[in-house]
Amino acid sequence: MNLFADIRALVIDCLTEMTTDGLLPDGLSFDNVAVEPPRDAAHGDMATNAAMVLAKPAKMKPRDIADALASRLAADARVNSADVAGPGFLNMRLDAGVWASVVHNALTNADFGKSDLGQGKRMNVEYVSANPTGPLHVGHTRGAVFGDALASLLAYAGYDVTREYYINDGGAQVDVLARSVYLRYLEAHGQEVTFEDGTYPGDYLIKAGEDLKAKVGDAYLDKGEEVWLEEVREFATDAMMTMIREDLASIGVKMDVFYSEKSLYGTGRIEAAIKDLDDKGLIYRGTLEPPKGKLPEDWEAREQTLFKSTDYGDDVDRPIQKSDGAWTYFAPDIAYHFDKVSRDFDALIDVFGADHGGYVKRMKAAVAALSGDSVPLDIKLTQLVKLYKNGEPFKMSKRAGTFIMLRDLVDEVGSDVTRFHMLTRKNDAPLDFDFDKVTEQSKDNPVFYVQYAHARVHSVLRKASEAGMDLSDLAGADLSLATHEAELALAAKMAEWPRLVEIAAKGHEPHRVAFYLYDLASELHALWNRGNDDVSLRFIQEDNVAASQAKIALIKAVSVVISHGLSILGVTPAEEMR
RNA sequence: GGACCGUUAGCUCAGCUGGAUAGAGCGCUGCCCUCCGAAGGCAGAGGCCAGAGGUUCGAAUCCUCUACGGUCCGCCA
Repeated sequence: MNLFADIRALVIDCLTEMTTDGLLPDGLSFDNVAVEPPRDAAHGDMATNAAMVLAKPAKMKPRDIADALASRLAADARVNSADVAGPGFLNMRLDAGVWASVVHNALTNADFGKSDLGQGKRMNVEYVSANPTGPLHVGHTRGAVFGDALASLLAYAGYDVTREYYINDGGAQVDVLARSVYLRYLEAHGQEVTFEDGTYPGDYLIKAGEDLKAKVGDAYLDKGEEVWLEEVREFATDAMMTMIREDLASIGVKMDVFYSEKSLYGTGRIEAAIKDLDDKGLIYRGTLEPPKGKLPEDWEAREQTLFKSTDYGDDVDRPIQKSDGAWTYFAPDIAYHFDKVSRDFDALIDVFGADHGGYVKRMKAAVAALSGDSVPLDIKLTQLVKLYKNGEPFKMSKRAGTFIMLRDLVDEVGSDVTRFHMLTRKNDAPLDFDFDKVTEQSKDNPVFYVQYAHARVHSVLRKASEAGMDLSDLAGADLSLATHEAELALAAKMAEWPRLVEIAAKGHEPHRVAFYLYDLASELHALWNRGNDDVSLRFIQEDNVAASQAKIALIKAVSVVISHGLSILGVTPAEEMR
């Protein structure tokens, strides 16, 4: 149930009626007619722009349309009044019974807020996809949290979502990993080793070296790469992926599919994808122009196999083979996306870090070409996370190994705080993460503020039960006993939930959920605080069970919405604060 | 040289895809504690939405240019 959709349907019905009655010309499109909450609540409960949108195509004055529409809207039982305002806005006030039905719905219908927007379409969300060369760090964490919340949001909005992780286990970086683990393996055998440039010096590989020793003993000692490289590579990537899975699990991320890049090699799948493009006339041998501006010192023109991505909006064509004939990283990426397309997904989403911004156009070009423009690909970039401690920037150095890992975040502030905070910013804006502020228990901290709202409701429920109040049938409460404007304002904010889900899902913007929850929590706290001054607004009315039930039904419904929202974000709805 | 992202209150940021007088928190100013929790509450001040053009009934939102900041730019993934 989406109240805004219901009222919009009413508006459309009235407009259709007006057309039949000859008040509007035939053939008008009502697509742009919107029903929204007014910017200023004083204007009413709902507003429609119908008159203004239709004025031009109908060649009529907005006010004339608005007046005729207003009287028809007001005839509906749900609409108490409809007034024309400003340039032609139509403001409606809704009957208290409408809000009561929203509350009732939230309490009885477990799917309140869920949407059929997605219509069961199959959506693939690829996120994290960090190289299997070490544990996840802060940047990955943001991508993981964002992708996961987006996937949950889309599922809530009616899509059939697959969460997917692409393991980059086919490139040179896993050779580097293997050599680094080999060094740790030698170390485990008591040898002195040095980590040159081009190896990974991180401590996290020590255990992998020891485990390798436990597995193969001294079999690889004093042997050349040709003996051990392939097996160590396999061993090491497995170890890293196990670590990464644990990292992901610690912030509640669980993938449906782990897709191996390596599985594309030697199976003809890359070749098949390239052939598909070739058949479309998009592959050719050629030489790229040198990049403008500062030239790399060793730049020289070379003939390569190129993908004509400029046909699909890219700036230059992209190489898919190196000059020695080996595939570039782009080739398996094409094959991977070809695979996604051929798995019959209706739409794809990739979540990348900001440093991959340069690959957006070519990836979109590839998918457009491979799918014949039938499968949309949206690429969401997550910007950098800036860490602070005590208000001071937290310096990270890759060389010194002082990288902040996902595990550090979870150990320090917990999964809930990490997740919520990372979703309080748009994905494409940089994010500040202050270790001290995010754990602060005050209203300045949105994480706490929202959880506190949920906990407060449960605190009331506990108190009411302790007082011997019967709460077994809140859905049956007489909500006409809770119609103070402050109570209706809370119900109205809650009624926005289903609409917000659709807006957020359409835009692939889970942060909207976080901001909405903050607003909703804010309304709840405001109502609570008014109870301090106005005893009649307190939720528990000692001498009036029916009124108490109505008020508690209202806030219980709010807590249900909060818990739905939090679960989309992957945050636990706390029932009490410590 | 180019691509992408950003620029909104002193600070940190929202702004529902083109709608009404641009919002929230912090900070600032002034009031308010014998309270279902003051780990606060209420109110107020504070804006040329980076700048300039354009599109139209109407622009923070769309287009063009400029400025500043970030990310990136063949044979690394």
